[in-house]
Amino acid sequence: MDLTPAREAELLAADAIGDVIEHWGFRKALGRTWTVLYLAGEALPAQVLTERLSVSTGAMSMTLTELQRWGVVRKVWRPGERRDFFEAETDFWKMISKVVQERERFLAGSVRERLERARALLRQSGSTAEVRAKVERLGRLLSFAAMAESVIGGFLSSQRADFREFGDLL
Amino acid sequence: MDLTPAREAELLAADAIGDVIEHWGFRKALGRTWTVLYLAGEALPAQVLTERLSVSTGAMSMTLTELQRWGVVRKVWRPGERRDFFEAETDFWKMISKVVQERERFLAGSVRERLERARALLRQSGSTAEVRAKVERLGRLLSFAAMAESVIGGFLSSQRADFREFGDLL
DNA sequence: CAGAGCCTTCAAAAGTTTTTGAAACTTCAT
DNA sequence: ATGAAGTTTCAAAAACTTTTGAAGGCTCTG
Repeated sequence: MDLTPAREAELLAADAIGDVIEHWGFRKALGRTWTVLYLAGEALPAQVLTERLSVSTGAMSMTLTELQRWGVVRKVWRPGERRDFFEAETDFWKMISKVVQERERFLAGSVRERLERARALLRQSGSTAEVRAKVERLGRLLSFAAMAESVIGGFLSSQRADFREFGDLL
Repeated sequence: MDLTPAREAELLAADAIGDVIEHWGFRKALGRTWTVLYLAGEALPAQVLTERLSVSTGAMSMTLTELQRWGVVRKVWRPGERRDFFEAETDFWKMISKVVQERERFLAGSVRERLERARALLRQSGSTAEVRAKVERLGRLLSFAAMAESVIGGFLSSQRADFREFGDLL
């Protein structure tokens, strides 16, 4: 398979964004696929994507489903076309906030819940100075988790994250 | 292996923080180990950690080396003790900024470099309307990467991240 | 309503990351 | 110097994740 410089450039960019996306805990394939769609500037059928990125139809189907689940790619209907076309969301802020909302929030909540459970358990286990000190440290971790949740909430509504409000914790 | 409630609580908390840390792209083991040290409130020898977390000495050695590389755990010398003791960094802000500094900055830079390379390649590939539109979209991606680098820099110096300055991009 | 085209699913294969455990190494005490 | 205790290294194993490709399903067209 031999590439034109334009396709090579596309793959280079797609792979760079793939790394960013992987770094945020998603599969590389998601970032690569979104990037090809974004650079195309128009909706493309799945087949073109499988060719340009050299992946199987199965993998592309899963990747597109997941991208839609995250709201960063849309399926568009083209009159007279049998197959589905896909286009990239181009609003960066929309993408960031969607992901942060669904994912970071869930994580923060689940972590808080578990830390709280741990603290309750620990409290029941006794009340020596040693245990009390541990409960206190767990409390700091919990405050930190609560802060994270609150910063995320504020970030989503104001596009601004301010850690200084919690200076005593940090 | 049967656990006291206090140990159980410790593992529950350690595992929750392990998930957070994994979410940030490190191994779970790093978060779990840091947490046990943090909750202990004092320096512990590697052996105790291998017992409490049930991992091999080899894995613990690597984990502790990495935690030290990230500056979130310190080796402390105890007079009269042959073995090394390890203690957790407890300053959350120090930890966050160290990680952001070393890691996010590197990623942002490397991504920018690759996107720039892609843009140069694309430019050389012709100058049709289609190519020019693609170069323009790649430019937006690049501006976004530049913004990310700048927000990270600002965040590190002021503990505050403001996305609104770049409202036109977002 | 049969066939073509497209999409999805999923079990197995490939690839990647993490952990183990044993050997080599270092350090200290005698 | 020797041996005991502790630590590091690293190849192999285990665990986990991602991709493939073939089978089955759906939907449009003639």
